Amino acid sequence: MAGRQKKPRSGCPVSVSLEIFGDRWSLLIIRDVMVRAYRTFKEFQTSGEGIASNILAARLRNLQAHGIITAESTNADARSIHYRLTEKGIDLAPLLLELLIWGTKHEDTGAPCAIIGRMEQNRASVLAEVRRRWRDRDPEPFLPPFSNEGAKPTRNPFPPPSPNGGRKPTRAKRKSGGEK
Amino acid sequence: MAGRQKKPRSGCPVSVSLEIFGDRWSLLIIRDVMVRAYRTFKEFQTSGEGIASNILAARLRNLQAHGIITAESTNADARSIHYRLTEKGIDLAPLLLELLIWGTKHEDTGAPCAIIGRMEQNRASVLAEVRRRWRDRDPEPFLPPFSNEGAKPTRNPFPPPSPNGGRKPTRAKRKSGGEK
DNA sequence: TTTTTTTACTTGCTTTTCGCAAGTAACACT
DNA sequence: AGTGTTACTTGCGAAAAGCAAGTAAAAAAA
Repeated sequence: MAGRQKKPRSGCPVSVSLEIFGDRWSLLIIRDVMVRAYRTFKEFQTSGEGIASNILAARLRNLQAHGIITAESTNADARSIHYRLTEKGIDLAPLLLELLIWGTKHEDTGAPCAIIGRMEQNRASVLAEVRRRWRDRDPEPFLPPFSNEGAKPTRNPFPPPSPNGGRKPTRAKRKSGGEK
Repeated sequence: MAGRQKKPRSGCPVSVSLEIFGDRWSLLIIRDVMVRAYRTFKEFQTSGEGIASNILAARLRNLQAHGIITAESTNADARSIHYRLTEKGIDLAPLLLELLIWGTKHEDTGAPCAIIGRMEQNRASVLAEVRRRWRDRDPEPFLPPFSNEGAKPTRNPFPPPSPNGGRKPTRAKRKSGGEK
C-alpha cells in the first residue's frame, strides 16, 4: 500500500478494485466478516492472521469509506462496534470463493480439498447460502478457520527462477533488487 | 507488501493466495498477460498503470517463483523474454473475471457496463474462450484496455466514516492513525 | 464505590517496501 | 562504429507496515 491513493491509474475495473482492497489484509477481513461471522475489532484481531491493531483500524476505515462494510454500535454494549458487509461488500463473495478455490487447488493449505472441491461444483448454491446468511444476519459461521497444522510443506515444482528468463549469459550482476 | 514473506500466517487458502499476489500490481500483470496478450517487460511497463521497472521486475520474479508465469526466450530476438501463464496462472481467470465484474458494477470505471454485464451472464463461455486462447497461444487480445476518459467521477453514497463507528462521544483524540 | 478488565482504538518508533530517476549489460539495427 | 532497444539494476527519499506501548470509555468485579 505504499503510495496509495496518490495518482489515479487506469480506468480498468481490475485496477480500480485493486486500489481499494489490493493488499494483504482487506480481503481477509472481508472473509472473516463474510464466512466466519466475525463482527468485532477483537475478533478480527485474534483471527489467527496476526494483523496489527493500527493496520486493522486503517483497513476497517478504508473499507467503510468505500462502502464495503458498515459499523454499527450495538445497544447491548456501548463499547462494542459491529462491522457488517454492505450489499457492495457481499458482492465480493464470488471473488472470495474463487480465491478460496484457487488457493486450495494450487497451494498446500489447511483446507480440506474434498469440501472445497464440492463447493467448486456448486458455486451458485454456495453463494446463495452465503448471501442468505448475510441477509438474515445469521450469526452462524459458514466455514471454520482452517489451520494447516500437519499439512505437508509444499515442494513447488517451479524452482526459484534463475534471475534472467533462462537465457544464456547473465546480463548484469544482480545482487538484490526487490523480491525475496 | 511491507514485511512480506516474514511470518507464515494461517493456513487458510485465502490467506495463502494473498501472500502470493495480494498487492496492487501482481493481478494487473496477470490481467495483461491473460486478456491483453502482453508478453514482454516493455508491454507491461507501458500498459498504462505506471508500474516502476524495479517493481515490475520484482513482481515478475515472484510470480515466476510461485509457478504462475514462465519466462521463455524467443529465438527471434535474443534480448526479448516472453512471459506467459502456466496452468496454475490461467486458473486465476475466474478470479480475475470476478474482479472485473465487481469493479464494473460498483465503481465508476472505463469499462462498458453492457459488455461486462453480458460476460457476467456467460461466465463459463467467457472463461472457456480465455482458456482456449491461452492453450492456442492466441496472440489476439481478448479485451482492450479500458480508459475512463470522460467517465463521471463516482460520488460514493458512503461518506468518509466519522472516525469512530458512529457512537456518541469521541473516545480519544484521533489525529492521524493510518488510512487516507 | 473503587478497582480491574475489556473494547476499540491511537501514538511512537523501527523496519520494510514503494516509487522515481538514473544507470547498465547484452543485443539489434544502420 | 555508433545509436537505439530490451530488460533489467542501483540508489535514494518517502510511504507504509509492523511492533510495543498507551489511552479513553464503558462494563464487570470486588
